Amino acid sequence: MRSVQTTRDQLLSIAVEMFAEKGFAGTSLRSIAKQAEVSPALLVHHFGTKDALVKEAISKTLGDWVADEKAAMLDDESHQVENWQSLAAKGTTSLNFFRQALLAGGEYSQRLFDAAFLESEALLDQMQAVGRLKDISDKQTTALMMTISGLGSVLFMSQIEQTLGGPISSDQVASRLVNANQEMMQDGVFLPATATIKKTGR
Amino acid sequence: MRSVQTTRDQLLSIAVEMFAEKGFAGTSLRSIAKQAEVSPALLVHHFGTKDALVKEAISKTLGDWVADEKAAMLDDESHQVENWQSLAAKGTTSLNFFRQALLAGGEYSQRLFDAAFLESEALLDQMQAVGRLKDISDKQTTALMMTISGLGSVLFMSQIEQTLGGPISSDQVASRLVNANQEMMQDGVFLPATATIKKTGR
DNA sequence: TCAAATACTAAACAGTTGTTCAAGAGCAGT
DNA sequence: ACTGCTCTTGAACAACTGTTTAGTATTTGA
Repeated sequence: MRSVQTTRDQLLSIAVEMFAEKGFAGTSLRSIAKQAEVSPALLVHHFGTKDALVKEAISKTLGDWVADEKAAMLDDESHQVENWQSLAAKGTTSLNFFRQALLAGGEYSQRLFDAAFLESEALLDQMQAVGRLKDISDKQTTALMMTISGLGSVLFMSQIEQTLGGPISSDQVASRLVNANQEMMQDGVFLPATATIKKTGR
Repeated sequence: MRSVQTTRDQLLSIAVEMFAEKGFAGTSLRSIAKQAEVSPALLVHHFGTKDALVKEAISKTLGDWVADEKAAMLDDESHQVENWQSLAAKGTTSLNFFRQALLAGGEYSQRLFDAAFLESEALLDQMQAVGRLKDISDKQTTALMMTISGLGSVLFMSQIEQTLGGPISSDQVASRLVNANQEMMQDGVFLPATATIKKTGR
């Protein structure tokens, strides 16, 4: 274990995994060092500070999500910004890390939320552009609610899996979520209060 | 400050406020004691343990929410179970405390989620009973998504306020949320992919 | 009024945390 | 072979955590 870059990278990978599992505050330098069978001082030597290690873990794992230029990238059509569902495809570690970063509070949580919100707004714009957006009265608030639903699904991942009785990555659970979501987004679920009388709508 | 019950109650109130602000793990016994101008040992004397203090703070603030009989109470019509919006009316401390308890993980977080989910299911049943529920294909998953939206709104309270530019309790912000939510729940926001051709829908 | 119980505190303990420091160990270039 | 460099460690530090202990003050009850 003497090649420079390799050791550093291994330490960073282990840190990412443990952060994803236990969160930033819940993971001590000593526990990372122990897992890596290495002295805690080595972590300080390589990363300087726990905060710096956390930041590096974030930018390694969340990449574009927390970049300052996220907004610009959304406008720039040449950039294909990864949406948050694509994170799930990268495996549970990435998703859990995202979750922990969102829960941690502070600057990065805010950036993640902002990025997700911009994405929701972009989706609405896109749907509108192809004529598939209904005549809604408050696009901004609608985008906000979509953001909350999306991020909430990440935060409550384990509860979803428990309630629906299977891993969120399984076809069965995934299709139930997609179908219910589509139903809600296209048709709505409630009838207006006067629905029993007139059915032609308002 | 020598009447027994009063001191204990004051300590508990201060603890609740600080837990609501900084979370359970983020609030030390010493910081509570300092805020109360009291020795840390007094907290141990009155509550025995930090865990016990946390539990007492939870059952004081969240009451029925974390009771074992929540499910039974929902079935029992005589019990008026408070819904989570009613928590907001009790002030920001209660809402923040709820948020922290939900974020803390562990047993109580699960109970809060379960309680909210049961409430969503009950709401769907109720709407169905009065004939205002559309013909949805997966009631359970729909209830799950409503739960996530509701709890997500609590978790992302500060982001909502920042995005909409005002306190969530203000009429302006509240009505935007209510309207957008109603619009989405009644009409949906997206048109089906074939919408530009046939408008009569399926 | 006296004794027992309770409320309360200062000090310390043992554990954990992030970080520092001095000193080896292994390697590269001269 | 020697010099310097990075990698790596064990030990320690200071700050914090929850908790204990021994002791003092105050209230209660007979």
